[in-house]
Amino acid sequence: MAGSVNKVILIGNLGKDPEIRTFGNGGKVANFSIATSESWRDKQSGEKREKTEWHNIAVFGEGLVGVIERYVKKGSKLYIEGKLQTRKWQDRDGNDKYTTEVVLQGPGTTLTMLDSAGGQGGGGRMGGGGSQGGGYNQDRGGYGNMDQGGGSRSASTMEGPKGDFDLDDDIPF
Amino acid sequence: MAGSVNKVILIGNLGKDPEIRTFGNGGKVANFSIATSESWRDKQSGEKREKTEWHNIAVFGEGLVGVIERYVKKGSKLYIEGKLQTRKWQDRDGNDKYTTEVVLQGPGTTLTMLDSAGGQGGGGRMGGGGSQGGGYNQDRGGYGNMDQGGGSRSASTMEGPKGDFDLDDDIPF
Amino acid sequence: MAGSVNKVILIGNLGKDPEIRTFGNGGKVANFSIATSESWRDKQSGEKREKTEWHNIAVFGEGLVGVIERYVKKGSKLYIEGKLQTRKWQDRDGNDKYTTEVVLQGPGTTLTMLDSAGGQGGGGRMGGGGSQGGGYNQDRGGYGNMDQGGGSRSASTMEGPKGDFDLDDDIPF
Amino acid sequence: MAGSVNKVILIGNLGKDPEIRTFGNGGKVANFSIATSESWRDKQSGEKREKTEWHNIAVFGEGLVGVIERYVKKGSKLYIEGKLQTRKWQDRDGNDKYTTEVVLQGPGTTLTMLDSAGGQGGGGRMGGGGSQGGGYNQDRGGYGNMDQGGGSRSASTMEGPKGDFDLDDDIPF
DNA sequence: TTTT
DNA sequence: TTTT
Repeated sequence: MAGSVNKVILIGNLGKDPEIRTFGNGGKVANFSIATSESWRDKQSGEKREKTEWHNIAVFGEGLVGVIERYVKKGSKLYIEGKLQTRKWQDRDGNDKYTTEVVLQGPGTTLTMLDSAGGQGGGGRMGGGGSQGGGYNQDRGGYGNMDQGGGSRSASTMEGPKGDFDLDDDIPF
Repeated sequence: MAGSVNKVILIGNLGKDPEIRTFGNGGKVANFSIATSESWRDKQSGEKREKTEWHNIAVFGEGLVGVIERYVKKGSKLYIEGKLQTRKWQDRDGNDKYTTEVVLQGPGTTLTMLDSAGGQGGGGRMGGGGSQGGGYNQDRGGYGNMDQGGGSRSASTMEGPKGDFDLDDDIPF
Repeated sequence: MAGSVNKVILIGNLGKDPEIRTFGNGGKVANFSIATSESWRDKQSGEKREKTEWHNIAVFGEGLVGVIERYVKKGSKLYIEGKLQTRKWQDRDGNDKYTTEVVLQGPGTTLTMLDSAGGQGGGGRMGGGGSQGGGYNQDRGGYGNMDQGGGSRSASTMEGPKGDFDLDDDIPF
Repeated sequence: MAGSVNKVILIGNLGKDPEIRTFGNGGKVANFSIATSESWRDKQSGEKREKTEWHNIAVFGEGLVGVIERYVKKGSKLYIEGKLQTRKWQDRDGNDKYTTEVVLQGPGTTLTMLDSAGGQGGGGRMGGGGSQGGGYNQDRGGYGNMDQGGGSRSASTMEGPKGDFDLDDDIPF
């Protein structure tokens, strides 16, 4: 459908170190979750309340994943611009499960580090497009041992050495 | 946590008419899903591919829900600005299930109708704050027959007659 | 026009301390500018280039301005969600001048502090609505000595003691 | 500065047909303005008020400009994701002037057509990066007859025939 | 200058 | 599981 927009903007901190996985074709994913929270004053009781929300993030592509591998860790504060995606998988008993993630892959998706402290700086933006994950319907809610989307050049095509933003190269520190 | 942001921006069309439910306290929810899609050209095959994503939307509060009741239907194109929320519920077998939704409730959440044709117009923005849903852990993934969050005035407090944007009133048609 | 959106999202640092002004009616504005920058690699030369952009921010309303007065200063890093507005004014020679600003006033506008260091914390969101600035066409590009928009209660109505987010009160520190 | 974000999201209609210009190097710009408006109820008088804001848009790059040339015209409704930029120029009397525009150039900038009627569809996203405008300080507030930023390949590199989103090609109508 |  |  032309004329649609799917955008998620989050600022929050990682609860744990990211997990990095490599596909058969050399592509990479980084998975982690970040917390956002909001607070408000309850109308009835007048008490302050707070609620924390955890978001699952999946980042594809060597470049951005490389940045994450090196600079993002438990506690890091990130600005994330991705898209909402739900994927279906089966648990070991064959039950259908659905996981909704914020995916950084392809145009219009970004990640910026917001820590002012030591390991800060960095950031990167996905290259011009690249193969989409298509369908990764695997067990246990993970991305299994599948090839990611297309063939062996997909990830590197996305933000390889000819990319406009040579992520591995452009990180200013 | 101060310093976090949780924002989802979607433009898409409804797959079906919205479902409206009323809570014991008089509050209302509208539930519906909207589709976004993206297309790209596959690197290997050179073929065009397209993928549609469905997003579950939950809108709380009389005012906005009133707008939806009257003007939003299957096929309507909407601009939505909400927040990501995952809630846990149990199916009839007692299994834990998780549903991630785009929630419109409280400040910074909006809905705008983008159809230029007939039933168009409208739009509205959530009032200044209001009670948060807190926890609505019910069966079957629905919002059941619970009170929503706080007490009996929560929904109407959110955007009631004293609200700055009297939604029921300000819709310019 | 129903069906329009005007939203600016910025993350950047203040170049100088904010300037706070009070209107005749007791309303307040905070003015400051924040820098964003982007870097890229030049296609021809292969050199890295960087460009910094300065954005003029105007925040209206006692609550948010109070937060700024107390916690925001030169160097602070902010997340800002506002709207684009251009106002016309005359310089001392009577020439028409135009200034485009990112305005935080009314629904859907927010400010969050992103500094992890000392003077951090805070944040706030504009209340449910409130009078709009309407027209403040004054000399020297400033907001002069005019009343802001409506009458004497406009600013306080916007996020006064009855507001859902009593900003002066809810800042968690 | 790493860690900054500069993003503008607009939905509105064009007041006039776009103006397309070609640079010496073959690059192209499309300039047009779109209106957004907001309405609110005045606190004092209780009257409805409305205010329209006009935004200057500048789109660089053959691909997107080609889409605009063919499908965007007076009255079209667009979703735009760009960045805020202010440029300085001199009028014929040598006076400094500043123009703030929403620029679509490089990663993270997009345009989607939202008209449901006849000439609808389309959309496109800027490629991976590309030369930045750098400085185009010319008279009359226009982009004059300068080369745009880099050399003759900048625009086509940005979203040329090898681009992931072959804009000229992918428009589904 | 648009649109509703 | 983070952060304040």
